[in-house]
Amino acid sequence: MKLIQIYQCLCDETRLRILNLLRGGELCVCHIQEILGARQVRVSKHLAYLRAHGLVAVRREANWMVYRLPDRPSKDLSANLACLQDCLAESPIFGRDTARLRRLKSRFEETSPICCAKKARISDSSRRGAA
Amino acid sequence: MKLIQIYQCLCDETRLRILNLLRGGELCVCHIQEILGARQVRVSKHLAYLRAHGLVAVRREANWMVYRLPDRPSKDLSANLACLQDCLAESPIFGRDTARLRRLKSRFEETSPICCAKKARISDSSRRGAA
DNA sequence: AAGTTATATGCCGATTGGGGTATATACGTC
DNA sequence: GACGTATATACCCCAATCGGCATATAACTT
Repeated sequence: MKLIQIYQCLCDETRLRILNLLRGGELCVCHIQEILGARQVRVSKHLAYLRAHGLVAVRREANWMVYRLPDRPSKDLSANLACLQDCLAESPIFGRDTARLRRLKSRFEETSPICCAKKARISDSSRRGAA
Repeated sequence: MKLIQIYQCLCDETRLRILNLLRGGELCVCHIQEILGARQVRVSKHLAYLRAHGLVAVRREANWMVYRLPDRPSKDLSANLACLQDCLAESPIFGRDTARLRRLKSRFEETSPICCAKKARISDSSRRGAA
């Protein structure tokens, strides 16, 4: 029952916040970390959990692991993410996260979704391996 | 975060099956038990869990506890139950449960939602206490 | 009151979840 | 190769979950 795996992922606030952030596009771990204000281990573990349950996908970009929602989410997942988005619409915590995300994105908008613009440019030239 | 409580309830198959059944109207414990083919303790405990998290409501009818979905579900709950129904639409397990429910209901259709029609009539006359 | 039926609860054992610290791994730089 | 940075993993502790057995509770029956 894949559906249950989805619900298992959704019953933790940190994971909900991560999924909420990823709706805005892919993000590296340290950005998630920064926005959530959580320690690295915690974020990393929750991402591992989400990954193991098929709720997120990853690619490596130089030193960074860049997480995103699955490219072809199942019907169940799409439905539940949509439902989640709906439920979160008025939540202050999630609104704050989204606002922080926007501000953070404006810092590296034209470069890459990963941390530091300078390093991002370097990895741009080594990106041939990326999907 | 009420939403998380909802997801906590949804991440167990037995509970999903129970909620699926209750969409068809209120049911007493032993009917749920019969349809799921699960032991009494297990059903009772999951119902207690659902009750503690506000996903179901109960009333007593004579000897029986009759469970139902909340009368005024929150926006989040409604949304998720709708989403759940959608996701479950083609699931064989849940379809089988629903079929069993229909057959079982035809056995006491004009009487009461509780177990035995004969006893149901008796408790009908003592129903003044019910909400 | 004693017996029966329907349901809930206490306790146990096994498993999972979540947070933390410390450490490993992977990659890039020098 | 030595070092730094980003991320993952191993291990520990504690709390929650799930299933089962045994028992309690509540209502009805006689």
